[in-house]
Amino acid sequence: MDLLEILECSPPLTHEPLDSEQAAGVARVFKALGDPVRLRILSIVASRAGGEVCVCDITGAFELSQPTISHHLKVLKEVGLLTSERRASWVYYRLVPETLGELSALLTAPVTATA
Amino acid sequence: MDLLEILECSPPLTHEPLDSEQAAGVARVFKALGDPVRLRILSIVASRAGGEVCVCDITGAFELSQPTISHHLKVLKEVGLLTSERRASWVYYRLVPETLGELSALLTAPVTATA
DNA sequence: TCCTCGCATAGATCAACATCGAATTAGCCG
DNA sequence: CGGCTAATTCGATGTTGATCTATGCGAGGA
Repeated sequence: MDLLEILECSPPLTHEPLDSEQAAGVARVFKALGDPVRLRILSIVASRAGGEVCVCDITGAFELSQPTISHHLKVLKEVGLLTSERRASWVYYRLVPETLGELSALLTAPVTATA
Repeated sequence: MDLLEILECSPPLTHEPLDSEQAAGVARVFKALGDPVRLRILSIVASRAGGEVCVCDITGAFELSQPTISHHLKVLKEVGLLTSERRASWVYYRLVPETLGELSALLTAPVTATA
């Protein structure tokens, strides 16, 4: 199942109610974002100038075991927020900006108050 | 703790990495969105023309027990996505657009692809 | 006053999840 | 080939969470 397609087909929350299928798909992505470690991992990758981050760089930023980081990366990858590519011995992770953009559009509020 | 303040202080994910405290706060909100039922509830409230929805209207839209719906409403309220007000025998829920807007800004992608 | 209705809370249960250590795969180099 | 490093997968464990039934509470009506 392609979650990005579901995101693209889901209207902003303020526009009309989501149907069950849309809600299930969107919820999977938000659930992936609903963990502090994954949020930090995502922000590390997303804010990286070159766009790529090696797993070893991420592991060094947390006091968690390497398998745990690997697990979180897998979750982020499964919902289409990250992609990975192996080059030599290292695996590099990269942001999928389309997915992030779709999520942002989904949450667009009628009144953009920054109060 | 005011989650809205944390959201306001958190830069877009693509701008710089979140610190632990920011990530913890933001994750709480996304975790609330990481459930299909809560997403549908939120979209029902958010897309309502008048802006207000009675609990009984929401309960009728799901095949879940009334306490379960009440639980989900509480979660959405605790993270600042909804507010409630009692009038007579009924409780009305209303969207907090600021929170939604902050979340949307947080996810703003560098390339806004609608592909 | 008592009953009824709308909603929230309490307690229990079963599934999902975050985390770890151990084992496994993948690729480099001597 | 043999050993080394990077990363994922596996199995186990403690915790969190979604859901239910039963109960409590507030407000209006008979």
